[in-house]
Amino acid sequence: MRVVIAKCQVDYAGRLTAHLPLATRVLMIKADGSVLVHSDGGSYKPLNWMTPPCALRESEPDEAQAEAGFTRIWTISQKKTDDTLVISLAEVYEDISRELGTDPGLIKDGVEAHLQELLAEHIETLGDGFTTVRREYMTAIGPVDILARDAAGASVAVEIKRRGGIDGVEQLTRYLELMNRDPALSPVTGVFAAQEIRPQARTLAEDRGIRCITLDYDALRGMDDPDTRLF
Amino acid sequence: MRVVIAKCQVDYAGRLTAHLPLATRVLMIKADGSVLVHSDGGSYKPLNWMTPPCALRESEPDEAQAEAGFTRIWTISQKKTDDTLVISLAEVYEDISRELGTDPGLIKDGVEAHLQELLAEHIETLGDGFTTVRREYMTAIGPVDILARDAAGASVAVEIKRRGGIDGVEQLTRYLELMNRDPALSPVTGVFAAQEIRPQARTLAEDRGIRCITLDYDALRGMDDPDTRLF
DNA sequence: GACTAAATTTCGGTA
DNA sequence: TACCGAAGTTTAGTC
Repeated sequence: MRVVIAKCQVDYAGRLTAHLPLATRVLMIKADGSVLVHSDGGSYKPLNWMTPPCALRESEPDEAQAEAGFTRIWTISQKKTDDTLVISLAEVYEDISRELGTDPGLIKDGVEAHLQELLAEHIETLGDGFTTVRREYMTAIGPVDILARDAAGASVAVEIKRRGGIDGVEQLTRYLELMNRDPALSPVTGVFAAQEIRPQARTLAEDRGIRCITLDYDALRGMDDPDTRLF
Repeated sequence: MRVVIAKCQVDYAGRLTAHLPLATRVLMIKADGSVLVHSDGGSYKPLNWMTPPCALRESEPDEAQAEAGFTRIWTISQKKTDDTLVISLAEVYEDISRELGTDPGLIKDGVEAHLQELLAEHIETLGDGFTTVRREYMTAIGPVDILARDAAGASVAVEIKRRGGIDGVEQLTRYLELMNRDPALSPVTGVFAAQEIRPQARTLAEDRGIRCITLDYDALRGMDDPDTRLF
């Protein structure tokens, strides 16, 4: 890992063309040769970058570049595509290097998979008498998040999202269409469950006879033993 | 901007729960208080982070933390949500700070908007006698990329994507369904245009009577004046 | 390897 | 400001 703070200009040519005028920025060069150009704002996304596998070549500026005040030129080339990132350095304020070693990696808990698990356990949230048949019920076009039955024994397909958008409704619609062709399951009704459902998605869903449920993650989790899920 | 290289442990609690075991990493603290935790691999996405607006509080370790070998504790809190990121520092190898100033920002060229512009200008690519009616033709459920007419004067809705997947076909299908209810436009046929169309998306589109066109960005650009689009 | 769906997505535009 | 869709999306999982 090498971190450089420098006044620089950046030019990218590849899937698109992009240009960054001369300014002071942070340049991060990772062990695999990938490069990140960060400014002092925005969120985690760099202003510009090069994804591995790639190679960095450091060279002297040509006459015109030296004239323009550049002291070093970095050319980063992608090995598979022919994307290139050219960083023209005018002034280097910091330049530090350190061996970091491989990272043990991130441990996550609480994403969609967990939400699905919780709802499957507490499917009565959808209504009295509801029972879970299977999570990740496989169909020809992909897995339905939860297949349940209502109090009357009719099939219910549940699609779970953290944020419910139109695409999620489309996804559930495709499943319902297919499952309703299966005499063993038909009639199948749909439930669109999400922590947050966007208005247009709700409108589309209800227009198609799909019920919308807003999930309260903390409430669902609260039904669990409180001493689980600690590191 | 402050950059720290340190052996640390990271814990995040907020929209999800995440944990990073003790290892050497790069910590970037931006002027707005946001924090990025990077390892020496992966691509541009940090292992963990906190988005602005947020505040960093540096404190002494308590007895148990000191026992575990931690020398400093950073607590970063989101100001709107109650997300928190706790970085426990065991050993600090580098700690540099520098004023960067506001960045002039990125100049882009060559994304979907440009592809749309080029195709609208050279709509005859779709067939002899085609004419462009409007770009971003507004419907009740959103804008259609290009509304055109074929040689016979019939309406054609064009959806443009860089990479054509199933969701793009669904999007165009929704527009077609709606537009075909309008007597002033009906019948409307669909064209799915992309630089790359995935086989399953092509199958779905053609099954629905939507024509698929693969766009050649360079060829379309070549029809333009060659001396445009330079910085 | 190809493809689908999720993401602590982020980012930009528009109503 | 909320919402919707694109992104050099990236990433993870499945077929």
